[in-house]
Amino acid sequence: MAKSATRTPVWKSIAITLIDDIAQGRYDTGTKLPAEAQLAERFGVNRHTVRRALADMAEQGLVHARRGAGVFVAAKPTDYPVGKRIRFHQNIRRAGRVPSKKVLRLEVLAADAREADALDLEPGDPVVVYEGLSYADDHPVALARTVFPAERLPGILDALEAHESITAALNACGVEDYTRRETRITAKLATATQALHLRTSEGAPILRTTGISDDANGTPIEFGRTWFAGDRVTLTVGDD
Amino acid sequence: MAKSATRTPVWKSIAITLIDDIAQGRYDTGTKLPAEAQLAERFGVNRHTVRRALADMAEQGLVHARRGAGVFVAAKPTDYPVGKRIRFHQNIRRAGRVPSKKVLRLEVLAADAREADALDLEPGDPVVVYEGLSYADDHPVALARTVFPAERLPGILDALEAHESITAALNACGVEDYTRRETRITAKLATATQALHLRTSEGAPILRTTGISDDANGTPIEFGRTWFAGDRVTLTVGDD
DNA sequence: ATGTATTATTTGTCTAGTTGTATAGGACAT
DNA sequence: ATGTCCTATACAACTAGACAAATAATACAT
Repeated sequence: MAKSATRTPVWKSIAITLIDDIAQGRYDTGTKLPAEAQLAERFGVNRHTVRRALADMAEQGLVHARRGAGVFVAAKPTDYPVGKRIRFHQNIRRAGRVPSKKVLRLEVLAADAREADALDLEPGDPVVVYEGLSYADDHPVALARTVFPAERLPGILDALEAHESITAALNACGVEDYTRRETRITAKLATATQALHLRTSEGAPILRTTGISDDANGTPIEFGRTWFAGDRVTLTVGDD
Repeated sequence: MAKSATRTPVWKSIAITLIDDIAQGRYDTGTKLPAEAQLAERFGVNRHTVRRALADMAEQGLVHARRGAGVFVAAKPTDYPVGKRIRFHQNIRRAGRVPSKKVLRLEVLAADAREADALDLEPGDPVVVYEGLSYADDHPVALARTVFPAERLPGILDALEAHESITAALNACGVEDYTRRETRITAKLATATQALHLRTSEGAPILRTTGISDDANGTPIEFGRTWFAGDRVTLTVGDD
């Protein structure tokens, strides 16, 4: 019976309601919102109207949708220091969060030209490829692909399997210390799979760092690329 | 607003990545790929999405799944030498595969301007048009359209019908040897029918070669165009 | 040593639910 | 007339979980 003066569109009022629900803590970060169909029923509108509201919220970076899975409340931003000594667990803990990791891939493969060049190997030499996801408070922060020279670090495969931290694994292989020789930072757009891992959307801005680490003797022992969700992570350089 | 995902389906990009891994030699022929569950983790998708990618690769003949055992690399992209002496059966056999062919078309027609020019004929002169599919291990490798000068090669029609190999058919017509005068290579996108024959998808990259072969006297005896599935074949030029 | 259960792993198949996209149309304000 | 808002429907793409079937690895009895 409302006169429907069209002051504010229905979708906008739905978005405001949902944003308030999130602000009130009714939906915690990282949790799934009710399905679009359920929200449509709750507000008594068509599903597309709910989608319009969710699209607005997604544009603001408040939520993120995963096809087939649901719509999730986005995570809070994180500061990540980049310097000579990059230690993920330390970095996250310093920010008052709980770090964790997940191994996505751990294989011995043949080095390609770029990897061989960085690690001072011949193309085709065996390298251990490690791909993993880093979490802060169970929210994905970084996607990393790291390559180690297999012959220079005997036992590195087992060590990486056994230890949570890369630092610990390298220690077990006799590398007491290692430092970043150089780190390069560029901006990219998320590919489909990167977006899935980092819980952002394809085409979203991504910070990519490329780095080489040496052991105490200056021998390269690690070549890695890391992708950060650009709108959720701030890289900081300076105090270390 | 970032353009939404689904420009290319996720499963397709996964297939492309895995095909590239195989092409780069990171997964050798005959070896087992990581389990579907592991690949799903690595790419951050559901197992069914990986299965979709693997199904696509299996259709192309690149992998082969054995229930309970795993998914195995069936074939590496084929190296196909391009040079003075192009012999399909030899080329495939040299790669350790079993060659076979299928005739799609075999007719006597009047030469068009381009064919006449290439074969040093007059437009309208009779030519034998041969269109066929070439297989390696029962997987399509190349789609070819070859034109022969009918009057210069009496009996070529019957010979092509009788013999599997073009070389054998030409031998039967008194051509003991023939060499490529020139080969031109370009990249195209697969049309629907080409994709169907080569068991790839429409719009996939296609290598097209155009060539003229001469007999020992330097007389042109064959004008042909061949289409290769770009992601399954590597043309090599050089040692011959 | 050899054969045999047993267990774990892996692919195949099925059902159900969710988001993404495309199309079509009605109501309404400017 | 034109554009915005909303409804309605259908299908594609992806997730999620469960179970069956085939295989491989392991332990164990003989």
